[in-house]
Amino acid sequence: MKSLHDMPERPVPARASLDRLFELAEVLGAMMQRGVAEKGLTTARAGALWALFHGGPMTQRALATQLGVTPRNVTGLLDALQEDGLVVREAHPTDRRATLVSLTEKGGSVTSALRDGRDELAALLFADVPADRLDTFTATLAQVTERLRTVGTDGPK
Amino acid sequence: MKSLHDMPERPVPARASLDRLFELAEVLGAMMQRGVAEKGLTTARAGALWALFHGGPMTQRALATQLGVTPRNVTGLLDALQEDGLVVREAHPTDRRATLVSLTEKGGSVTSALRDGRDELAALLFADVPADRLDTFTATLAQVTERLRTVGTDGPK
DNA sequence: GCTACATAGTGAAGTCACTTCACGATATGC
DNA sequence: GCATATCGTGAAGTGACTTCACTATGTAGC
Repeated sequence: MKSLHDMPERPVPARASLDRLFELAEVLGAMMQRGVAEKGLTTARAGALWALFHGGPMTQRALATQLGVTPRNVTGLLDALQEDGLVVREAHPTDRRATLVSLTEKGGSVTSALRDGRDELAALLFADVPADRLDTFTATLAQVTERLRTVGTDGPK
Repeated sequence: MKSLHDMPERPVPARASLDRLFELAEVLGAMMQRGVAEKGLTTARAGALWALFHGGPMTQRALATQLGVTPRNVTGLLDALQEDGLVVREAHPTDRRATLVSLTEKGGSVTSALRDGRDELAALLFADVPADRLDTFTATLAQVTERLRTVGTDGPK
């Protein structure tokens, strides 16, 4: 006996597209991880930096909400980031329970570098995709993402 | 003082595309994890099942290579899968060091269900994308992935 | 002003995916 | 045969998560 799926898979037109999407997501993820590791970061920690970079100083709770993780987890992420001098915890001016987290100067420049890396990558990646085709591509991407989100709350798989 | 990046970001045309790509990758990843969790699996374990489904019975070493992880890690993944009765380890017929891993019947049907879920998702996701546009989309996806792979070995970020 | 309750952050403990290193059992080249 | 490479696994460790319990503080309501 051979493998368990001897019958050829019935062709589903969109399957190839989804598979390519997964493939790209995987390669992209690996690449991002590598890039971030070169700066001594992990993707989770970089995500926290990124959120602070774009959202400005905020409470740990806010950060947790924004990252979609538990407050407890944010504590750990920040411990590491603080250890590396990328982030500071200060007293919240009005709420003495809360902590205000900000990027240090070093944290800001590391995150800027991350952003520049992203832009470089983007430019490089789409360099030989003609502009009109890129527009269509991006639009489709957005459409599919939107679709996924609406379906996501009760869909299959 | 406000945040550390008061100057507006210089527009890089491809940036929006990359960002959307990341966004989709994230949502897609979350959705896949959810779907796989519904069947009592994790993405790593599902990946192992998937590899066995498509590659047929193989050695743990081979599986490790295919998954791109350490042999030691495969041991752990298989321990869990075996515990759930999805996989069996048998003696290798000619090499007594090696173990031959195969899907059980249960493992096969779970993986089939995974595949069906994928197809459903694909169909659903691209339902309202016209065929010609989908073709272009998929081609661009492939092109970018290829690009990423060649660049990946020495690129920035 | 006090009591009741919600909220902010963290310790403790646990899960899962990974890794490296060391080791025993086997295969293989010469 | 013997050196050497390979197969799988124990031990130990890291990182990202989670839940649960607890302290300190804010916010009503009366």
